[in-house]
Amino acid sequence: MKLNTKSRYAVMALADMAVFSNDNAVSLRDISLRQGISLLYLEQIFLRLKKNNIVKSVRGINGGYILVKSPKELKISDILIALDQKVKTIGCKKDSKKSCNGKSTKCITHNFWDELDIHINSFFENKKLSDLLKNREARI
Amino acid sequence: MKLNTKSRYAVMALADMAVFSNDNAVSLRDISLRQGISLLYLEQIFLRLKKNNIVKSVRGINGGYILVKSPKELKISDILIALDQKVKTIGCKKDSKKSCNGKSTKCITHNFWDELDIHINSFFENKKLSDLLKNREARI
DNA sequence: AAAAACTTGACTATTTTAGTCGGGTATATA
DNA sequence: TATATACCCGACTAAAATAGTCAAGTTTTT
Repeated sequence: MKLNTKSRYAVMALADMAVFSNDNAVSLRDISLRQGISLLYLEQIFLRLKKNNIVKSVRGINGGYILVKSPKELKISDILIALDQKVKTIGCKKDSKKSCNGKSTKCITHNFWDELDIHINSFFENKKLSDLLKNREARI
Repeated sequence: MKLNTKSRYAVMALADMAVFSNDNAVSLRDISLRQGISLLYLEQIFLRLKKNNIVKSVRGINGGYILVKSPKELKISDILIALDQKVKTIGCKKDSKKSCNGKSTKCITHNFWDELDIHINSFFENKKLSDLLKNREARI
């Protein structure tokens, strides 16, 4: 049970932006160098972040990306949704007819997975990007 | 971000046992039929559950498996650990020298993933198998 | 003896992941 | 206005993980 690297790198890259942008656009090249993430991979990630309105881009020399919301307002769940489609952890298929493991009725563990889902999602809902920056031992 | 089917089926199968064993061994064949899980796959799953002392087996006719602990005492985390090695969600590699994404220092998001890990694990730690059975709309 | 049920390791098709590649387009600045 | 920098974007791919199956047992009850 783990998050994929796209989501992980996205959070890392946006945290980097929050720290290093001084109201300037931050280039992927700089993020790549600081965080040790492939530039080509970052491009793919930021494409989706842009489409989902998490960042906006500035083209040309001295271009880069800018956070649309302030770190205080940007929920981690927004980031994950942008990359992952959804944060849904598991749970039974929502087919038209069959719901759980091919049965027409809810399976024995159905409610449990729903609870898990809520538990995890509320964590991401309640965390803001700015929360990641607090109390960090300054480095990078 | 999702749980694998082995873990999911394990929880489902053990919940089934908790419901249907009346102090008797429950055969994988019966679980397979009731829960719609492949018998061959269940065998593989129960092998691990047995090795990890979650269930014990009774051979021969009318044989099957028996829960080692009562559902009230069996933590969901025990089940997941038996199948998954660990419930660790993400987090940075714990190499000897490099810790986070190839850097020698903790990465900017390191503490966040640790928190997430604790959040999720505490959910599984605090849930018992018996909790899944409460309030369920009786069916299966 | 025979049937039910557990035991175990090996194997495999499919899907997902974690990227790379190639060929763009826009824009600031020298 | 040339050019370097940086975003844009779809297509591709190697490797790993997943979700199983298969074969060939052994044990125990009736």
